Amino acid sequence: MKAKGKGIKRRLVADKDTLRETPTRSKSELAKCLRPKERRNKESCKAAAERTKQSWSSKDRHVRRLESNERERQRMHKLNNAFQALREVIPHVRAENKLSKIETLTLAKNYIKSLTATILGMSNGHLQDIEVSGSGSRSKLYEHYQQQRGEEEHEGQLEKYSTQIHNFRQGS
DNA sequence: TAGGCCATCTGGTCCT
DNA sequence: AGGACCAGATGGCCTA
Repeated sequence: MKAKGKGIKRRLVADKDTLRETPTRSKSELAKCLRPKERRNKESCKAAAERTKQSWSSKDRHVRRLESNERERQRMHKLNNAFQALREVIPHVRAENKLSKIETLTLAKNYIKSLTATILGMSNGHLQDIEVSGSGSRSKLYEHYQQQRGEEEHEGQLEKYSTQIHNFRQGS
């Protein structure tokens, strides 16, 4: 796919002067209003939320928003780190072309499936006879594989994965 | 220039 | 109460 040189861009993080003054209200107040167990009528909830809102100075709201934004950024960074870690364990060829998120997930799924198929193939069908001692249950791997086969019976996983790798080689 | 991908902001909802 | 999670909106960067 594409190599992305996302260097400079990105809106300046929390530009305090330009942060929008959006109408905010107490999240917890609103949440209480909408939860099924809470049988409060909407009007009283609105009023309560409004009171909370008014009790916050605009500076308070601003600070809370900035803190919330920061937490969300950190959360997304952690998510992206996890994506990167996943990219690094999936064999693919064009290392200079970073996989997109959707490509990473799709490739990982097919890679796992192909590995599972390979393991089962190497075991030559013996896995299904393996009993976990004492439990009498069959191999979890085998059970899982059977379950997956039920959903996608005729797909050659290894072939599918190879095709996908090939497509990346082509720079699709 | 259009379309894909992404980071960030935001408000609603859920969870502890 | 407050943090985590989620999805929609927005706008920048890049490639074809």
